Amino acid sequence: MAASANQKPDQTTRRQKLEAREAAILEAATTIFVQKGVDGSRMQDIAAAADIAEGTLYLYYRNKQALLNGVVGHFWHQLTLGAKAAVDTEASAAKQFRQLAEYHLRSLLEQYEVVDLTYRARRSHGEPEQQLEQIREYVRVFNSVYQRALDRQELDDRTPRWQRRDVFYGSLEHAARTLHLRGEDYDPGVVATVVATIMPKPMASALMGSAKDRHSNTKDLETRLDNIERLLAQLVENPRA
Amino acid sequence: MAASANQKPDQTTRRQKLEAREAAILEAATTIFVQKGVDGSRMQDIAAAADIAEGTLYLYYRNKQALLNGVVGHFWHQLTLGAKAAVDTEASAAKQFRQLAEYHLRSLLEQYEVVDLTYRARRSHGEPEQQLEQIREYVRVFNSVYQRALDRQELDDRTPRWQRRDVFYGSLEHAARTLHLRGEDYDPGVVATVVATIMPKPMASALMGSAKDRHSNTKDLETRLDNIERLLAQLVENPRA
DNA sequence: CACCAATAATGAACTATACTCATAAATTAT
DNA sequence: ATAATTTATGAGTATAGTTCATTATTGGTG
Repeated sequence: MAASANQKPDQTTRRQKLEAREAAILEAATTIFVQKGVDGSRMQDIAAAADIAEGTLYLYYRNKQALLNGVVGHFWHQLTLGAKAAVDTEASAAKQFRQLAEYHLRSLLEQYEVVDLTYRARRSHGEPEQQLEQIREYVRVFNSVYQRALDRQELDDRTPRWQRRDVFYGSLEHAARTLHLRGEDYDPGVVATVVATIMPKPMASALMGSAKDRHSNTKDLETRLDNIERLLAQLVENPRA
Repeated sequence: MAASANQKPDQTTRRQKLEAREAAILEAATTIFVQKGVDGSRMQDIAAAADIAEGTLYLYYRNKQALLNGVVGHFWHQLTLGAKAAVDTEASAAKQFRQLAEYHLRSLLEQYEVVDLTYRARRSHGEPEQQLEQIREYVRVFNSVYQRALDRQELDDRTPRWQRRDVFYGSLEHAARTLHLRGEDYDPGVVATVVATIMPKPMASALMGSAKDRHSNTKDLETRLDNIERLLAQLVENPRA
């Protein structure tokens, strides 16, 4: 056929064909891995599900472990896109954290089996335990929310960032496990707890205004009482902010 | 009965021999698994390390997965013993949590590779994801500290126990991973952060406490305002956890 | 259009290893 | 001492990951 003459109407250039195949492999592998677990999945079956020969798999992924890494990496990459979309960079820091936490917890619950594959992918073999690049990419979403919060002084920096990050992700991860084990759904209370934990001072610092200058005079105390009254009014009028 | 005329001097009754063998197997398997990873460990090698024939392994553990479960289960059982010893049931709730957190984090760091095997043991094959009994046993240590704290009213019950538990273990687990990845040692700051997170109580109790003695000087008023502000901030931020 | 070089796909063959099982050894009971 | 039962053995089997010689497809070129 006159290959160079024109692009075929059914867009099957070499490049596109390869990409389509890769996507098919990833999809098939994800399905099978989730269904039967890593050990229960045979390369044979994955190849069949992707409609290719067994040997072809190895042109795309060096071995089973690499395929698993591909599946997990792809998952976290997609998660990153979703997370970025879920966070409103204009909103308050607390709200951004809430959005991220909600998205994260929901995703963990909805795709629990895929997340579970992550543990299996983490340690390739004897290698010095390297994280998947896509997971680091995902964590960067948290980092930028955090940075914005710092820049806008909506968050104090008394606790190191990595500690707050570990609390954030660790708590949500465990919560997802608990909820999943109990067969329960998404729980907004968890998000509230975690966000409150991450940002213990946002209101306090905003409220106290100048916690630094600690000379107490009557004027200061009055100002602070005013603030409290405003907050109380806010709570009474709008219990569910 | 009749055979039990005397215990043989070199304590090798049938029972003891079997138990010694089982211990040897567990120890050998732990070493090899940690050294080479689950997939890199051959039953052959484990048997050799335990000084038995390959077939004998299968008299003690149905298959490789069961052996892994045995290794991991034994580890968590030992951890439970250590945790119970590390907690002083007479101390304050905060101190008990601190002791438990410190012990937990230290153990995770010191035996990181064994802990890592846990992820591999969790899901046996297609079974509905059952936790290891020994892990549930371990968690009971937390539960009893928690219960004592409630009984003595050193902890409010506004946040469900399981959420606090997930924050506790989840945060420590992630922190251990972070510290391990960075090649760093035990960090007391993490324990402080996590315990402070678990017990946000001090301000509330301080509030109640100060309500009793009502001599008004500026200092007291200031303290009380601090407490009120923080409580309000929590309320506004987290209306109904 | 025909030919060629390069790339991609195939599946039978190879290999490694978890697991089995017929046989043997050790232990206990009679 | 002998039988019965339990425990140990390791060569053999089956299964599944990986390789590779062979074949097919693709894209360019005279």
